Amino acid sequence: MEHKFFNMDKDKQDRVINACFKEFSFNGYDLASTNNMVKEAGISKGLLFHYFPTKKELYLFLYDYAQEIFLKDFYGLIDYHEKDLIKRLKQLVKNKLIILNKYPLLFTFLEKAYYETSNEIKSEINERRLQAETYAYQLFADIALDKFRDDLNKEKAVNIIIWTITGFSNQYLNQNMINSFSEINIDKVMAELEQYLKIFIKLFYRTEE
Amino acid sequence: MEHKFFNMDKDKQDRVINACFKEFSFNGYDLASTNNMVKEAGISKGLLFHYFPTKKELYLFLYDYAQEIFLKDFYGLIDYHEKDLIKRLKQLVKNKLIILNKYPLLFTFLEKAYYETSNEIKSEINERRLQAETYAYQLFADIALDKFRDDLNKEKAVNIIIWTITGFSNQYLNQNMINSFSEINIDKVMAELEQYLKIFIKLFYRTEE
DNA sequence: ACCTCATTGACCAGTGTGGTCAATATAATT
DNA sequence: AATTATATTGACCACACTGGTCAATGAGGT
Repeated sequence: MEHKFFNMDKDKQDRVINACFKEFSFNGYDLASTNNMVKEAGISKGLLFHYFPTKKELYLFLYDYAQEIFLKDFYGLIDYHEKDLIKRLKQLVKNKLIILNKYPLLFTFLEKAYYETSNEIKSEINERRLQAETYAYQLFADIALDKFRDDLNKEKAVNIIIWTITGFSNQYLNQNMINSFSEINIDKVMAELEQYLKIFIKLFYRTEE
Repeated sequence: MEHKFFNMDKDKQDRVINACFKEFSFNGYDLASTNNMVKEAGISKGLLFHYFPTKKELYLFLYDYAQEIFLKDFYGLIDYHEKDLIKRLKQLVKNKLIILNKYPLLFTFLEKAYYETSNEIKSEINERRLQAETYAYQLFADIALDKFRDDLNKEKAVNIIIWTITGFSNQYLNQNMINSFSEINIDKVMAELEQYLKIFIKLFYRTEE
C-alpha cells in the first residue's frame, strides 16, 4: 500500500517536501529542526508526526523519494541510443532543470546526504546508496570516444566538458541559495548552454571531412 | 595593540582557528557550537571565552583573519606584470594550495560567510566585504585577450577555463570534507593542472606563426 | 447520529546552548 | 621568596529549543 502521506493535498505535499529538503540540506540530520520544517511548510507539528512517526523515518522517506526521482527522472531518461557524449550530457542537464523547478533542493539534499555523518542514519543511507549504484553510473557506457581529436587526451577532455557544465549549472543553483526559488526558464538556459557545447564540438571533436 | 590571542602558542592558535573554521563552516553561525570548537581544539571552554568575550566577536575575528589571508596571500601575490590569463590563474591556484595546507577550511569558511543569513552578524559581514571589494576583483585587469583565437567567444572561453580550474581544485577540496585533512602535494597537483592548461593553450589560443 | 481520519497546538522531559566564575597553575616582576 | 599578573580549567547556570505526545476539534462520508 502507498504511504498515506500521498493522500495529502498535492500542493501541501510539495510544500512539506521542499521545506524538509531545505532544513535537512542546510543543517544536516542532527541539527535540522522539525519545528522549522512545519513552520516553513505551514502545517502543525502534530500533523508531521501523524504522517512520519519519527524524524528518522521522515528523513528516510525523503531520501527514498529523492533517490527515486534522481534515478527515474534524471538518469532514467537518458537515451542510450545516443552515442554522442555532448548530446547525452545536454539531455541530462535538461532533466535536471525540470526537476529543479519542482524540487529546487533535491540535488542539494542528496549531496548533503552523501556527506552525512550522523550515526542515527549513516548505515541506512549507505544501504540505499549501494542499492542504487546498480542503476546509475552507466552514463558513460558505450560512448563514441572516437569523435575526439586524436591529439587530445580523451579523459581530460571529458573532464573539461563536465566541469564546464557543472560550473554553468551552479550559476543557477547558487542563485537559489540566496533568492527565493525562482522558476528557471529552461529554454533560455538550454540555449545558452548550447553555445558552450558548440565550442567543444568545434574545438574538441575531429573536423569532419 | 595586537590581539592577545596571538600571544598563544602558535600550534594551539592554529588548532583553535581550524576547529572554529570547521564548526562555523559546517553549521553556520547560529548552529555552530562553541562546545564542539573547544573539544576539537583541545582547550577548555573558559579559555576560548577568555580570548573572545562572545561568540560574535570570535566569529568576526575569524572572518577578519580569513579575509586578510585571502587578500594578502591569495589575491595579493598575483603578478600583474603577467598579462597572460592562464599563467595568472595558475599562480592563483598555487597560492590557494599553499593556504589550504595550513588552513584547509579557510575558503569554505569565507564562502559560507557569503551565504550567511544569521541576523546577528549579517550586517557586520557585509560591511567587511564591501571594504574588501576595493582590493579584489582586479584579477582580470589588463589581461591580453588577443591571445585567444578570433573565432572564439572570449567571455565564454574564459568561463570554461575558470570552471575547469574550479572543478579540478574541488576534487581536492571535497577530499578534505571526508578524510581528515591530508597534506596536499603541491608540485604533483600543479603538474596535473599544467596538462589541462596546455590543452587550453593549444586549442583556445592563436597558433603562433 | 455515528464513525473515521485529518489537523491543531499546548505541553513534556531532556539536551545542548552561550557564557560565568572561583579556583589553580604558570610565568613575570619586584 | 614574595608578589603580582596572566593563562587555563571545568563545574555550573538560566534558558532556548529539541523530538515527540495527546486530548481536543474539524470535516466528510455513511
